[in-house]
Parts: sequence; C-alpha cells; structure tokens
Amino acid sequence: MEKKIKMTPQRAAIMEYLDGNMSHPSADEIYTEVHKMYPMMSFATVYNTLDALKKQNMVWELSVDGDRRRYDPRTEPHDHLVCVDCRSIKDIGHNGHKCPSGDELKGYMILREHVEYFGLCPKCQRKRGMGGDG
Amino acid sequence: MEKKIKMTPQRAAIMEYLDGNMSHPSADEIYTEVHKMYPMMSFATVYNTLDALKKQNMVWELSVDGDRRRYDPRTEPHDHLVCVDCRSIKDIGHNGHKCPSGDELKGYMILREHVEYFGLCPKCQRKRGMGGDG
DNA sequence: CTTGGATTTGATAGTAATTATCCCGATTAT
DNA sequence: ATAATCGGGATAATTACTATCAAATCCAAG
Repeated sequence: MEKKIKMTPQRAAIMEYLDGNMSHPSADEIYTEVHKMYPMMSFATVYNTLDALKKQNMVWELSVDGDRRRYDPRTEPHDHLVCVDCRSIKDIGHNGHKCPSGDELKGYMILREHVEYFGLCPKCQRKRGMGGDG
Repeated sequence: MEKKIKMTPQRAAIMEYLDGNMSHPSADEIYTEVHKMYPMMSFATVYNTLDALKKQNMVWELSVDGDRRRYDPRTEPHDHLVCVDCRSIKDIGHNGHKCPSGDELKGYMILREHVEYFGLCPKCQRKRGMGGDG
C-alpha cells in the first residue's frame, strides 16, 4: 500500500457516501449527493478524492459505461451485470473462469480481470415490451 | 438483423479501414487515417457511420478505455487484454467461463459477455524497468 | 500557542470526446 | 420530374474530465 491519505471532512463525506453504495455512481452523482449534505463540497474535490482513493485501491473506477466513469467501493474481485438500456450496474461474484491458454497471454503480466455481462434488467425488459419490440 | 444500411463511399472507406484491423482504434484514429485517403471525410461522418455499423452489429464499441471509445470490427465473442500503461488492446479468444449462479442473474436477460484482462504488455514491462520502478 | 511548510480545497479556465444542428446534395418512391 | 428521405460536411454545443492556483487547513516543531 502507498502512503496513507490525509482524512478531511470532504473525503470522509465522500467515503461515507460510497460506503456500502451498490449503485456504482458517477462523479457527477457523487458530487450531487454529497453536496446536499456538505454544500461546501466542490466538483474538483470529488475528482481529487476519487483519484486519491483509486491510488489507495479504496475504490474501483469502472469503464463499463462508455459515457462516464463509475465508481465502486467494493475492491475485492467481482464482476458486473450491466443493463444496456438503463445503464444500471449490478455486482455479481467473480466465479473464477478458465484462463485463456498460456500462449495468448504470452509475455503479458495480468494484474486484474473483470467480466462484464451486458443484458437487460427485469425492469427494462418490461419497458421494452419484450416480445413486442420498441 | 435490422434494415440494411445504404452503402456510400465514406462508409465503404471506414469499413475498409476497419476490416481486419486489430488495433481497436478510436473515432479520432479512424478519422485521421481514413481522412488521409479520403480528404472529404468529416468527423461527423465517422461518428454517424460507427453508429450505423454498431446498430448492424458490424462493429463493437468497446468501453475498455475510460478515455475514449474504441472500435472493434470483430463481432464474434472474444475477450480483450488491455495494457494499463500504453492502452493497447489485444484480442484473445473467449474461453467460455463458468457462468455465475442462476440466482445472481435472476430476471436478467444476458445478451453478451466480455472479459477484460488488465495488465502490462511486454513492452511496457520493460519500460517500467520491472523491478526498478519508474 | 505560534510559526512554517506541505497538502487540500474550491473556483474556474481549459481540453478533449461526443452529440446536435443545419443545410445541401444524392437517392428513392411516386 | 417532384417530393421525401437519408447521408455528408461544417461547426456549434454539450459534457466529462483535467489543470491551475490562491487561500484555507493541518501537522509538527519550538
């Protein structure tokens, strides 16, 4: 682990918001929510803090959503179920899967693996009519 | 399959550039390269065309790189090996892995799955000194 | 408690990727 | 041929994110 980061009210507020949060919020959502309780919070601080937390491996930055980065306070290996309609992200366990043949990874040093399942959540299936097409 | 898209010189040029391309280029790279041969090509057309190709499932849009979207003309199931330093992306076969327990996927309709392996390519391992740190 | 240095904050400007708009030209249907 | 539709090019607008920097805050030493 790198050197510890200094705890500040702003950082505490962000960590408190993220703790146990399963919604995989974007920086914008984090700002909006935390700002309600701590109006002195600035956007830059959100990005700064997320950056610090990333370096500490206290938060994961997900690129699952092409539109914006999403943040996940769970940092044990796990995978994600992404709804292609509403962009909701659900954690699922990492079921350890067959690694590709050694040849394919030749020379690479693997640090982390992540499975993304793209699909439709129950709600969005209904919204689409599912069978009626939209 | 949706309705067929109209073929135009611009679209043909982009498809020609993408065909067999393993570099997973960004829209910017596609524009730059195609523009060399077809100077009348505009940026908007690149995005329009990629959009059309996506809808036809003739190209995949990858969100592996948080900074920009990357495009992949291979649309059979396969996974990716991503270098966290140089951001290069290498195709690897999809080795079909243990699906999560039915419970976790409850109610979801899975359309596609994708494994991303984050690591260091041989070149970047050397650049880092790998043991010397940089 | 005060000083001093380092770090963090917050406002904002800047950048880069992507999307929207608008109008023209090409193509298609009638 | 005419009207409607669609694609293309230029560019403005939007959005997410990064950089900058003065002022506030914290921590250690005295």
